[in-house]
Parts: sequence; structure tokens; C-alpha cells
Amino acid sequence: MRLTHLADYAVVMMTAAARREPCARLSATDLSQDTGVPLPTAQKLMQRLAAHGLLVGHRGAGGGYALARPVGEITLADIVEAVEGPFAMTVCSEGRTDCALDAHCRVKPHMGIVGDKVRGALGAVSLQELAQ
Amino acid sequence: MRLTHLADYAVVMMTAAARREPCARLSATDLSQDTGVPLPTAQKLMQRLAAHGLLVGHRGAGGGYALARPVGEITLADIVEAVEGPFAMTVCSEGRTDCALDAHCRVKPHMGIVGDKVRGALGAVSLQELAQ
DNA sequence: CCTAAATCGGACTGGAAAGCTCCGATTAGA
DNA sequence: TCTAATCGGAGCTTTCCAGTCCGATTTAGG
Repeated sequence: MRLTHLADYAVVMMTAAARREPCARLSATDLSQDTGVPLPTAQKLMQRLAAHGLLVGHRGAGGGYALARPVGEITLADIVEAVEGPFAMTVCSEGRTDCALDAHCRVKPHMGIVGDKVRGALGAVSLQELAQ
Repeated sequence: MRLTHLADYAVVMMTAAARREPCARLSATDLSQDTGVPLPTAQKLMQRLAAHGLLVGHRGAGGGYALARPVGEITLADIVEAVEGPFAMTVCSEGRTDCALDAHCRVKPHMGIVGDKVRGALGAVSLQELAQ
């Protein structure tokens, strides 16, 4: 029950962005230098965060990314979900039924509820709190 | 943010044990047949669960495992923590400081709190609820 | 006392997913 | 129109997890 390195990096980068001016243009290079995250990795992460609507990208010279929403409306759950995928405690919660235990499993109906609880715990932490 | 297969298997096995009589002797073979978990994997999991005080092992002929506590006093958090290790969102929360971002990281102090929240969410679910 | 059954502990192999890097496509500014 | 800086996707290497096997230890029963 721990975050992947990519999700950890994403949280660090988003908090670094939250400390800047709102709507400021942030390039992947800028955040890479601020946080220490390797540049190619930072690029890949910002792509995913933009694809999930947490950042908006502006291309071309002078472009970069900007927070899509106010810092109070972006939660830890949003960031983790953008990088790691949906909060499913088990693979069978995602619709996949290729589980060898599926026939005898009596726990499956409860796992969706558990996932929601975990998501609620992370959803209660906003970027504003993380940035102090 | 998902459980490993081993933790998933452990939850299924513990719920299967919870449906038996309290204090019943359960061998790894029994639970393996009931749940469909491969026998060697079941053995390894029960070792870990016993090492963390969730099961008590009885060696020798007629031996087996039994739940160490009533089903209402064993939570999902206990099981996951026994198999996956402590609830640390990041490696730096466990005391390791070999993180390249450590110097600039301003999020580290908050991660311990986040881990506690997640643990609380899983700690609110007891074996009794999972077994219906 | 002896046999048999079952747990405990370790080390080893295979496989999947994460993590990192490089290269092409697109766009704004001069 | 040309240049420069960025977004976006594809590929590869590496690390960690999952599964398996073996031997050692212990206890109940005949």
C-alpha cells in the first residue's frame, strides 16, 4: 500500500507548481530544475496530468503548462488517479474477470467499497494543504 | 494505489477462515482448497500472518493455524500491513533517505499524515464485515 | 519409543510492470 | 518564412513482485 515513484514525483511537482503564481506558464524544464525530477520523466508526468484535466498545455515558444483549477480544488486523489489509474484495490474491481479465485471469491463485492474509502481519504487532502 | 496479489490473496484467505468456527484448526491445505490460492503461496502467506500476530500456528500432526483474535478485532489494515509492510506512501516515510529529491522536497512532512489517513480507512473495515 | 504429519525458514527462478531515455510532430514568435 | 522551444508518443532496460521448491524442526498418535 504505497505510491509508485511516478505518483510521488507527480505530487512533488504539483505542489511546486502550486507555490507559483496562479495561471503561470510552467515548462517541464522549470519544474524539473525546481524539484530534481529527471526532465524526461517530468515531461511524461505532465502529459498524463494534462490528459486528465489537471493541467492545461500551451504549445510553441513561450508555452508550457498551467494549473487547470484553483489549488483548493485539486486533491491528492486526483493526482494519484491521473498517474496510477483508477482506485481499484484488486484487478477484478476494474471489470477484468481473469482471476483464478473468481469462482469461490466472496470478498469481491466489498472491494469496490474499500476502494471508495481510500479514495475519500486521499480526496480530503488538497494541494493547498500540501503546499502549506 | 492498489493491493498486491499477495495482499489480495491474504484477505480472501482470512475471510474464508472467518467463516469457520472460531479457534478451529485450519491447515494451509484446507484454505488453499477453499479459496483456490496455490498451496505454496498460501503457506508463505500464513507464515507472514502468523509472524504479525494475526494467526497462531500449532506445529506437528493435527496442527494448523487459528485466528489469534475475534473476527471483529481484525481489520483490513492489519492484514495488508502484515503482507505488504507498513503504510508508508513513500520510501522516505520509512526512514530511508536515499531519495534524489530529498533536498528540495517540501512534501515529505505531510506524507506521514496521509499514510495515517489511508490506514484509518482500511482500519475501519473488520473481518466480520468482509465475511458478511 | 517410533513413525507420520504438518509447520517453519530459507534460497532460487521466471515474469510483469515500472522507470528512464530517445526521437518525431506541432505551434508560437521573430 | 524560418527558427526555436515545446508537446506527444514509441521503445528499451531494470527493478521488484509472484510463484516454486527444498530441507529442518516440532508434535500428535500408534
